[in-house]
Amino acid sequence: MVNMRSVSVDDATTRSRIRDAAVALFGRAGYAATSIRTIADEASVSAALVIHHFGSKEALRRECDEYVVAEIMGRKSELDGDNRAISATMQQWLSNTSTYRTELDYLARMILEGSELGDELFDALVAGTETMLAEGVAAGTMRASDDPHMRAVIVTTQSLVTLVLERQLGRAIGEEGLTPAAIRRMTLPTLDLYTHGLYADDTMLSAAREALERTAGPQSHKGPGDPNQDPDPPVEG
Amino acid sequence: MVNMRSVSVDDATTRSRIRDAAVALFGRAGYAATSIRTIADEASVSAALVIHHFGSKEALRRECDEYVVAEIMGRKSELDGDNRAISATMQQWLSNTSTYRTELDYLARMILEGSELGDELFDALVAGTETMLAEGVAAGTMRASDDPHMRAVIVTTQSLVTLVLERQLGRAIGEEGLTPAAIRRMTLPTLDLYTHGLYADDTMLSAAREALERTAGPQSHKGPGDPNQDPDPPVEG
DNA sequence: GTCTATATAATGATAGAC
DNA sequence: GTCTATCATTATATAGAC
Repeated sequence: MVNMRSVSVDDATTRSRIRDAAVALFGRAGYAATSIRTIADEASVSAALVIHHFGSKEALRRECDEYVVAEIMGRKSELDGDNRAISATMQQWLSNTSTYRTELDYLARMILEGSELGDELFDALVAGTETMLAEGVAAGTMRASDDPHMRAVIVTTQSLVTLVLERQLGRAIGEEGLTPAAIRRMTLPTLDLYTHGLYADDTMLSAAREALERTAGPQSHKGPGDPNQDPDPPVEG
Repeated sequence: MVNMRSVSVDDATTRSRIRDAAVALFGRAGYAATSIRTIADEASVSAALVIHHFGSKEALRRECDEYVVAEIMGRKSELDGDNRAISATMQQWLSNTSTYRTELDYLARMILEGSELGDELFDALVAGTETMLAEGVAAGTMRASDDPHMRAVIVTTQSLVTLVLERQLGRAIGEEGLTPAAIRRMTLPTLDLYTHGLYADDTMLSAAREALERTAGPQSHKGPGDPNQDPDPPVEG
């Protein structure tokens, strides 16, 4: 299997060079902030050639989406089958940020900017996570949950935070983004959180459970004047 | 005190209407994807007037940044003093997403797009979180940590994920973004995670600790050919 | 303060030569 | 396939009337 990277032999056409440049630039600066001319320069071609090959900027973006998704799928099936494969590849990419930086940046943009494929990818990641959590519960290595789907969503998003907040995360610990050193520093505290939790006892959890049961019982009356105070979110921001 | 919202009486000038429109649009679509004309239309003025009042699009952005930050600070001090106040306001905003949707959207953009003030705000949130965690530990309601700062960074980013991945989070549970219902559904699983953790025992944590000690001992040799496999990140994506 | 009109630059996209 | 030249549109920003 070994490392199916972008630049394989028959993939070094001009067309793919343009696509690679687009992936890199869209990932770094976002779609709206990246112009076709910038992409053309990065690929050392004319702007007209970019259009000639892809038709439009939007079509180029779609093709970049498809390419990166195909890469994370290992070029196997569509975005549907075995979602554990996606989660596994994602895990591998996150363990090797220096190699997969471009792809990871692009994925973050895809999920943030809400392209169609980005949404599908996110759902696939949640599904893969949910499967892996269920297996962990079955194997006895993970705790059961009252709401397995929601827990999978939360775990997935909290994994993705390392991608989408990469810059802040790095800055906060004096690194430039998601460097190996930054990941190293994060590993133990994160695992500790996922192993022992944050709270010393069940006080907060029980209080929240009670509060929810109170408002869920009388079916939270939403009168006018916006009195709908949502339940407290856990911890603060 | 009560609800210091944007539209107080002496704040209903044309200038502030433009600023409010800019905050709303920048927050919804991002800076690059929002044009001055769109802002002008939203505020029912000419594009020239926007420039007349603010000088440039970039200056307008800065003023929006400052305005939203001032709002979350309760218009008190600069971004430095009591960081618990910021975290507390943030908590209140997150408990009332319908009221503070605009501000929350803008904050997410600020932190994501990495404006100068966005970075400062993020740091302040981390500091506020770190203080609150330390107090929790002192009070015995929270577990101690080997790396309090890193834990604060992680908890902060994981709180912010509800903001920056609001769309995906909502979609995944059949809501439109961060609705009260979505928050309600998230509350218990999140608190459960923060109370009991995810793993059934210390196996993963111990394994990671050992692995880190192994590579940290011989000082992870980074030879050529990119063999730098980072440590496994916790859980998957 | 607010507008219309306009300057100037950049954008996405096309035409046509080679 | 690839380029130069160019178009049409939109962008930010300015000038000047009211």
